[in-house]
Amino acid sequence: MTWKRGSGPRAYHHGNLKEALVRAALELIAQKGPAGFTFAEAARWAGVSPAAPYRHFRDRDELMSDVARRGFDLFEAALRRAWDEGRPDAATAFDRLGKTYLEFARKEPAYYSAMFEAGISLETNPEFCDAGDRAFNVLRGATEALVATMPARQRPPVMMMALHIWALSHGIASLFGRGDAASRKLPMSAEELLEAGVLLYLRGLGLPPQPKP
Amino acid sequence: MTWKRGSGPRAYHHGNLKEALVRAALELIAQKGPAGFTFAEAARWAGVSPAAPYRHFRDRDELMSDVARRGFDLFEAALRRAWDEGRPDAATAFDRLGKTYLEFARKEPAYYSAMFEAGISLETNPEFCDAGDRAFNVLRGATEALVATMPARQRPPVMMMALHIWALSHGIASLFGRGDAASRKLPMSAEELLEAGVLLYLRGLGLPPQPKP
DNA sequence: TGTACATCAGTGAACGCGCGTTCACTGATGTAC
DNA sequence: TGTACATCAGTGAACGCGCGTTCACTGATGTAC
Repeated sequence: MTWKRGSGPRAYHHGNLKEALVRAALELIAQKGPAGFTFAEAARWAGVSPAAPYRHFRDRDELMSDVARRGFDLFEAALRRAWDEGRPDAATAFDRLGKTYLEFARKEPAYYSAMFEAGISLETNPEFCDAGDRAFNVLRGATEALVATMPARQRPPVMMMALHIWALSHGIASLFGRGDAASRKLPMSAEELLEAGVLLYLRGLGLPPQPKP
Repeated sequence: MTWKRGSGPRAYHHGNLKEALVRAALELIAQKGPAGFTFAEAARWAGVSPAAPYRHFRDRDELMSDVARRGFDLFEAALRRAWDEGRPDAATAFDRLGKTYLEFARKEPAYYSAMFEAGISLETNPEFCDAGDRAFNVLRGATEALVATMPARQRPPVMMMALHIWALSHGIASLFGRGDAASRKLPMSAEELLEAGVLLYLRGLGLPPQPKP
């Protein structure tokens, strides 16, 4: 929390209330799930009166979808960093991408559940929808690069592949990837499970065409 | 709704309030998600006073986890019926299993979200946990039968395989399998996507060892 | 540099609402004899 | 078959609570001159 200036009780103007409300929402979502957060409680967390949030968000839903959109922005950035334009090679970078997917779900469960489990409508929230598409496109682009390493004759449809990888990653993340009491126990780590699954899937597609040195 | 006897205003005793509350909960979950249902509203739906549900459930959470447990029981039965002890052959039955998974998620979204998205703790609800395990065990048994068709040398770990299939199915179901505004659009049906994914995955494992006639 | 004023962000009190929960109660049902 | 009684399931009124939302307001900030 940043006070406008120095110490003591905070100034009349908060200075950064919008960001503080987002952080409060994340904290509350992390504690009680996407349903267990209220506008009033977020205001209390930020140390302002219950009427203050209305200066920044129309209602609870707008705050919620703003959190989810920010989550997708961060997710996209993390995935893009992990992919690193396919360096040093597509297979290595692709594996890193999967690990980063699960890492995000584990380290940012509040963002993750806002993004996927809060039931935010894609139709009425185009910004949220677009942010999600941008994140997916990182995975799609990576898949495209991976497919490009295959002989032209055997290339599978990129979109389908990306959807399979996404669904497997999301399935593992939501069933096993969180540390809470609602996740089932596993005989291996979620990362190992995902890595093995992707490897087998790619092998089914005929990848890698040339084994790495 | 079954009245105790004949028509007219219902008798003082409801006769089947517990079941009526479960149905009301399902209806409300279907309409507004697992968070958007209250004890009071379920009572109103069932046509009884707000105090009546307390005769059957300790609190809202107990009703919720009862719904989720019943969901897993139905899910298990549906999967078992689909598997049909591997008839006529393991591959065919396995494919049917996947379709049934998605069909359940689509036709019973309220049960499905109570089972997987309501955040019910596995530790404090052993009956719910066991019901989930029983459903998973149908998939696990089917995987085992499928693996048994492979030469003994190349058999992959059954548990891992079953977890991969489950995660892929759940991922597809939760990302694309519901008709609501929160699901993303697909260039193909969820069923086709799952079927193709499982086929490629199995091919990566070396299945089918003998192509079907 | 100072002053007047517009704009902005947060206040605090108030409201109606529905929820969860409790309580003593009452009407219906089942059963022992 | 009838009667007395125990048990059970639902009533309805009440409570305190926190939420969402509104309102006229006020204190702080920025800017024109």
